[in-house]
Amino acid sequence: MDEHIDDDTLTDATEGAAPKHDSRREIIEAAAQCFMLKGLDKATMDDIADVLGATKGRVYHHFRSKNAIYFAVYRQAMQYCFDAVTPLISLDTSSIRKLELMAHAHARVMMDTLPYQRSIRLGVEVYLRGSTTEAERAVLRELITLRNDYENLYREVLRAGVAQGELDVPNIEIASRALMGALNGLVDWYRIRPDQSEGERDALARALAHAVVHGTTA
Amino acid sequence: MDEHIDDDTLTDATEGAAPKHDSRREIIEAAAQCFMLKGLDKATMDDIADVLGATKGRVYHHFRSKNAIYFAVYRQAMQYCFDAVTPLISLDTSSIRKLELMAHAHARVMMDTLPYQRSIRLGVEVYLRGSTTEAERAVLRELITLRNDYENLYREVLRAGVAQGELDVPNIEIASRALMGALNGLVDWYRIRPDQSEGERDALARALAHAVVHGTTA
DNA sequence: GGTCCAACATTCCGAGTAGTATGTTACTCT
DNA sequence: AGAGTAACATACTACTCGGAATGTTGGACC
Repeated sequence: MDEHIDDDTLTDATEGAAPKHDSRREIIEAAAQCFMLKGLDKATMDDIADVLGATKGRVYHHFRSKNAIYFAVYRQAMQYCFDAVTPLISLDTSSIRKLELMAHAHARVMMDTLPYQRSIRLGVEVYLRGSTTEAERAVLRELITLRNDYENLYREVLRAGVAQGELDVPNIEIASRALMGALNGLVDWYRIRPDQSEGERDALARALAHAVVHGTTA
Repeated sequence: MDEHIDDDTLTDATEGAAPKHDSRREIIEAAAQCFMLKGLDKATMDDIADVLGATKGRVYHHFRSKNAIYFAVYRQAMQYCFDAVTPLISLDTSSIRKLELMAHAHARVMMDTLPYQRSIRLGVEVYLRGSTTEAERAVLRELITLRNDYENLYREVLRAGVAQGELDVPNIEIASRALMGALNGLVDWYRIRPDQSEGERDALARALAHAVVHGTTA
């Protein structure tokens, strides 16, 4: 009764040299699509398998539960965010500029990895209530921590900006919440249009970044 | 096969003189609680009935489906928003001040009617996919229109502010999206604490309003 | 005081679905 | 070439939950 948490989702096995099989990655991608289109509950395991042209057997071979897949999607979504923003924090520019770049990058990630970001939207704390195992809740706590670490990147920049007199933020906590809310809200109204060019998406990200950083006052 | 859409949710019957029975209202309130706590799908009709200390029989006597309840919750949530913000648009002050007041009022509504606002968060377009009837989709479209009308209140103020030179908003559409996102995001991180006073909540709303209107720049 | 009906409660059912148990195949390793 | 195993497919089960059908009751109204 040791429970033995070997969570594949966490370790991700030996991702050292060979790319091996990206079957897991494909499943995660398909799941993100389904979650976005039908919601976490309405999306069935068969739906995910159908997208892959496979059956549940394949899915359950790589993930032991639907929740595990959701966790993997969540983790991947956060990874995308970190990959895009982390490199910017060490940049040697003003805090304002850095904040703009981070907001812009985040907005781009929201658009570029829309299925993932939409899947993890809400759901986190609402999804899974009591009826889950302790092991699952532990993973959830870790994911929330992950998200918190990410948001802290913005808080740090805000703090630095205030210290340097570049930014005027009466309440860093509130400001960061507002910032993330405005940026993450993108997934609620942004729709992928095949006819939109790379430049248009970038312009959109730039406009949103400007809005969240500079507000509306003249 | 006339389908005959007499949707009680829309007409709300004869709400003229007598307050009549507020059984419907109680059900909506209970449903909002359940939706907030367990999510739209995981919350069962029995859950809603349990909150009321009743059975499904009562619920199905007033609403013909779970979707109908969700629609009612959605409508009520929007009504709360309109009631709080509409009176402000006719105020005779600067656009900046008006925008601050509207943002503040909206933030207050998010906190004061949290179960409703959390319930309608997301879900709108994700919830119900194809598997619904045409009548239901018609209601959904109307609700989305309702939300659009509400957001237009903010767009109008932004437009007026720009025209008067008070505000600097390069892209009204984007700015309004950012604004609503930041304000609505409140329901994702705000938690009701019994020990917090009225003044604290108001201060929080004020801080958030300031953040979304003025941004972070000095 | 009987009728009628709103406002519930009780009971039941069938569809849909997460998860399991068990085949099947193809590939590797020796 | 045979054994072992990863990577699936197939078939099945147990269970939940929305919704319908039906039963019950208390009060209004004549």
